[in-house]
Amino acid sequence: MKLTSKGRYAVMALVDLARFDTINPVSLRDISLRQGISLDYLEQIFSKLKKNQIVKSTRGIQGGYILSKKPNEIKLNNILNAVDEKVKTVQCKKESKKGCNGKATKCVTHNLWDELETHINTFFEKKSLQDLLKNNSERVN
Amino acid sequence: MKLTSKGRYAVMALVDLARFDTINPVSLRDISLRQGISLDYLEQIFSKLKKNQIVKSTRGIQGGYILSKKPNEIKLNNILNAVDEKVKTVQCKKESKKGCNGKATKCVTHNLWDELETHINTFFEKKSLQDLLKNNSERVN
DNA sequence: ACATACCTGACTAAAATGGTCAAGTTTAGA
DNA sequence: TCTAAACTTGACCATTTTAGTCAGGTATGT
Repeated sequence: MKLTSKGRYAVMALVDLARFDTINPVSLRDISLRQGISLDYLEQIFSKLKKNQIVKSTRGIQGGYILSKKPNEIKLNNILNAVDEKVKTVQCKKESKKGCNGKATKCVTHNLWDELETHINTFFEKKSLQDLLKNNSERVN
Repeated sequence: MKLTSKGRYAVMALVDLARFDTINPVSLRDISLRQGISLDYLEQIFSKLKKNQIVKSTRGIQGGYILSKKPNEIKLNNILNAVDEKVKTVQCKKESKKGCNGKATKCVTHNLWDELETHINTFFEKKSLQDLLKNNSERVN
């Protein structure tokens, strides 16, 4: 299972977007400066976010990105999946028809990781961008 | 955050141990054969489990490992911590006195990862070796 | 004494991570 | 129409982590 910087950056960038895209599209350059994330890396991330219809882009001067849905409709789950940060635990090698590791039965931890995945996914399905926005504005900067 | 094979192997090995250590210590060789895990790798894992007082060892012929507590007293949490599979998400770089990434405030995702950690830890704190044993014996092999 | 089993540390191939770099294409506005 | 801002794409790469292997030990029951 993995949850790394890419996922964190994606979330940070989208929260930034949600705060600033109300009038004009927001350029990655601005996000890069505000959030301290490499522009080149942001481009990779936004390419994936776009493919997954989380953001829309406008080219040219004054171009940039906007959210394609309302903040409360974008769940963290969607974001993390989009950037390939699927919550997936180590799979048992070659789960053949019946069991794991070539055994006849599933290994004892098999169901455990399944449960964990569900547990974590539930967490992320409940959280939306909107939730993070609230959280952020409550804090007095 | 990471949750990889090492943690899975540790859990598998300890479940195996719990099932077979009732009379004699169990040798890593046996576990290796039954669970299909490299002996050398198991030795590394058990070294850590021992340091964390999860298992006890006996040397020499007929030696091996036994659990140092009852299965229901060993939480998965303990196991995963022992083998350095702490549930930890990516830290914000150099969280200085006040905020993340040199900013004055915490980044918007900061609390989020904290919450997630708690969420996952809670899951593992509730599960004991005993729970997995039950699960396993229910299944007809 | 000797085989078994634990113990320790160094080493490594492969994969993942967190980017950088280069070379575009598109479009608004002067 | 020219040009610069901004998106787009894909190759590349250094570092770290992972999942082990290997080579030696040391302790102990029989």
